[in-house]
Amino acid sequence: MKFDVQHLDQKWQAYWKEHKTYRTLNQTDKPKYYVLDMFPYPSGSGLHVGHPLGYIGSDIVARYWRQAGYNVLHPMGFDAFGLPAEQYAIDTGVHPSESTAVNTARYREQMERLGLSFDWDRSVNTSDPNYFKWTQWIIGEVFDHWYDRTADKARPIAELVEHLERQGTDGLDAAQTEPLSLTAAEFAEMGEKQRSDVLMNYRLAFRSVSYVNWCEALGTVLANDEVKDGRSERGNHPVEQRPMLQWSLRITAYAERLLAGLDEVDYSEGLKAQQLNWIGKSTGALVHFDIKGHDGKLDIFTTRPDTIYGTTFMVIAPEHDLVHTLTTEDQRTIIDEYLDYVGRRSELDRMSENRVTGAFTGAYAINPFNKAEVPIYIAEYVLKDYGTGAIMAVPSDDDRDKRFAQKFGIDIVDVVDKTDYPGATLKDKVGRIINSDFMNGMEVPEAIDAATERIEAMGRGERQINYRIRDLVFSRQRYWGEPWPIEYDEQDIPHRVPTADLPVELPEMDDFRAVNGASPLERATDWIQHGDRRRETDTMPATAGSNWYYLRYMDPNNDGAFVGTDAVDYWQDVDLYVGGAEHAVSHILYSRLIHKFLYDLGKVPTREPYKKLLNQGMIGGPISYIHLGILLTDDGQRHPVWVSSDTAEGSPLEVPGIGKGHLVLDESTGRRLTPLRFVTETSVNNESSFRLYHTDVEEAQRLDHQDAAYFRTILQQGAAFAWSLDKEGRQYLELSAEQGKMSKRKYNAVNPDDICNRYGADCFRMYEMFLGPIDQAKPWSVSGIDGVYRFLRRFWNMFVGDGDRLRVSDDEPSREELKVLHTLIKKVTEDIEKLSFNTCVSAFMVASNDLIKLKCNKRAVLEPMVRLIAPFAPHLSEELYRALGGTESVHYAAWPEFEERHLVEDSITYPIAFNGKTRLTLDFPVEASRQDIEASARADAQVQVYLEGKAVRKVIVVPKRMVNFVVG
RNA sequence: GCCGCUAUGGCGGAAUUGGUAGACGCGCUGGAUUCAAAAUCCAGUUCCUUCGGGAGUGUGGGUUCGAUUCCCACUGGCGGUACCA
Repeated sequence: MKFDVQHLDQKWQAYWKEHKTYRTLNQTDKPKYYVLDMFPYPSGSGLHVGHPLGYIGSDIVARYWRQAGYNVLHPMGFDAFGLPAEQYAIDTGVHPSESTAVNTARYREQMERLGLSFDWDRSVNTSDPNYFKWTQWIIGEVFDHWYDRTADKARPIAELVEHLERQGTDGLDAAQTEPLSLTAAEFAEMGEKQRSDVLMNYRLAFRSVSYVNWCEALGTVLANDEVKDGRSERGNHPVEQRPMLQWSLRITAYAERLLAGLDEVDYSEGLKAQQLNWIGKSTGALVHFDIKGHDGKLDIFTTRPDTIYGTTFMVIAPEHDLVHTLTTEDQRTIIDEYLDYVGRRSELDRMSENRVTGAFTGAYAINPFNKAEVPIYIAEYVLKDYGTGAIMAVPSDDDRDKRFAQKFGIDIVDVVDKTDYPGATLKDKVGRIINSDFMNGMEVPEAIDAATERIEAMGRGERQINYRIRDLVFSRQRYWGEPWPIEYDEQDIPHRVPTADLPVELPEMDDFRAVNGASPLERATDWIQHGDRRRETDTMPATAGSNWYYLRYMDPNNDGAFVGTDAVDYWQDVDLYVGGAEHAVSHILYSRLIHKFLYDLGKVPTREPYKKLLNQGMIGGPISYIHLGILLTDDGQRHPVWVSSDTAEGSPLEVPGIGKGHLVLDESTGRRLTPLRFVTETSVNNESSFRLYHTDVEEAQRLDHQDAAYFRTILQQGAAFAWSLDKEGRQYLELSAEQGKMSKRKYNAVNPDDICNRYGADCFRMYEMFLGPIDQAKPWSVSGIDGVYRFLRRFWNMFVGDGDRLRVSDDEPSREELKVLHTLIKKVTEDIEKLSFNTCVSAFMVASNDLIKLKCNKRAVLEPMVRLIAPFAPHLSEELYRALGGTESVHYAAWPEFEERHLVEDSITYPIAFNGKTRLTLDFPVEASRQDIEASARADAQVQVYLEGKAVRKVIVVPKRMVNFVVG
């Protein structure tokens, strides 16, 4: 048997595939363990070395629990609907389903190359009709339910209809779009269409006009998390707010439960904080202000009712319904101008400038407490969608209100005395109330309660809780997504497509462009007309399929339900969920929402989908640049020349083929991206250095792939190279480099296949784990991978001697050898459970180093080591395990058991410190008492040297730990 | 601005409830082997040093016999979020 990693990888990967080694069954008496990876979107650029970090970690965990005797579910699939495939289709004419199939196959190949123990028989693909049939079914269920706040759960729409027929909205506490008040009689008189509109106000999947993030360039609506800094995350196009008729999911109904659920799960504090933030709960009061000369009231939400006496003006959002009613004749021009200005402002303008703007409506509100008349303004800093879209402005106690008041010359009345709280900002809810009648002298929290009670007693409002989270816009005017399972009748009443008619498949099309915000599906007229009904043409966002996929893996081929009851009762929930931190908020939150909805329906047994969450760190790579300068030759000619990054302006240069001159850097010079594959990373004077070698330039001229083609066009921009020579006499240019996220566009993605082909999958797996804690971001660097490779070979050589023959003996292991083994078992077992994989790799190295020193070749020690390393190095361990006589796969071989007795020592080495500084160590028997240790230590000759001429004030002895002499 | 994470040799990183800081690996230095190189093996490698020792875990303070670990204040880096009333 030879240490030939390529051969071992191929041999065992083929074996596992053929024998379906990783197939998981639902019928078993073993306990379950469910390890899930966030499934990838199969992009055209394939996997880079950043992706597998999480996959390897979860694979180790899966293999560990499998060996520990659990029935492990460890599946992988594809989040295959999405914009890039559609954009690619628009650009190239290749149908999204074709490019998706190609990319999916490539991803799977790459994952198989890593030796990941996925059960591919359970793989899912969100764009597969057999899958999205159930995505549509779930959304149909959401459409068919409303949220009963009294029962605190979703209930069928039919039960709402019964309630409305029986008693109207009386006694109804439901999550809703607009507050509605109806009697049973009124409801009874309604026609079908009117009733449908009423129900739409309550449905958990509902259609309404909402302000959405409209992206003109992509021709679609984007979710909040798809927008970054006022531009689309994908493609970086401008985004504006636009009112549109859209389908939404009523996530706000679940806000409180999504918050409460965070206490049940094992997520990092940081992640919980992000979710908390996103939901953004704030407690305050809804207050009605009368409007001078109007019948209507102005409702505002405030978290600081205690400051109501400091209200010197009101602000309503420019989009507020009352703007036109309130505006007086003489202010109309000013208001119209302002509205016009706001309409022209994009989200990006608003955020980047952050200036104080607004306009006076001419109307006045009346403060319910002191009857003061306060002017009503409109201003863009008040948002239509938060609270009531109107505020009472208290410039003395709010930064934005203060800036506004200063700009518009409005009075400021102090109502909170903060002198007792030095350093407190206006945001802190502390201080003593002044100038506020009955609240004077109260501390802020007390005053908030008092004011709220008074407001309620006066019938002027009520206690209210507000959430920052918005309902989830769930419509996309795009092709490559699940069609909404909705059809409209001739009265334009939406109906759910019956389960028997699912899935609603996409029509065949060859032009996927959206025009003027209309879905490309609008052009599929044959498809739209379905009998006497008209199909909905909006599709769902990418998050639709990924919200519930963890359930489908439990029972992927069930065609009678999204998941079978038996399957979900057995698998319950995900024990460990591993994925990138970029999905920490939206994806997790949305799938928690769907899970809670399904829980209300009694379809899943647990309240939360993911018990424990691990966010792997991002792996960055060097982005390197080659520098272009101008060679000004002695004859006055200018030649663009490639130079080292450290070549200074004015340096004399002699370039072969051009001649002598000196370097000029001007605006036409600069740096050009250099594909990482042509860059050599070396270490010079302990500093990392990136070089472009002459041989690599030659290679770039020869090679026939995208990076090389790009690089050739770049290199044509320079006439010649001002090479430097290294120690070996090879020509090179020094490059500059910075760290950045791996991406195809930056030409710095490293393909895991390349590493596996060179070092083997086991080495790649262990090296990625060895880089550091899995949850921390780190730069990719191959320096160090040789160390892991050397370790694996040394490990192998413990088993296999000269002549490639097994050299394991059946002799009794020594005490020392057993101690090494059991130290390792303890460490690896504990660290896998802590998800500390880097320290496991170190522990294997330490144990091997120790055993090699002991010249150990005992089966009783080495065989358990093979079982221990199996999760990390599945190929090599499988080979060794079979060679040692194992008949079934090592990946089902029992996890070695730790025995404390092998770690028991006769004596313990104590550090001896003087005033906390360790000076020497001494050995004492394990059972030595505090007194014995102190006496023997004092008697020690070396100790006496340190104690000479000093008074011992105190001796600290911690048995089994250390001794400290306090001297003075 | 707010929230979260983070800071340890030339580098990646390790260190149990506060108890020998720098495990393990890379790199580097020296040696063995070799015609030579690669590979492999052995030894050394935090810094300073007058070779006695001294300093040292982003900075400044504190608690403690003892602090990388706990507390307070600050600084840098990364991520999230953004006029949220």
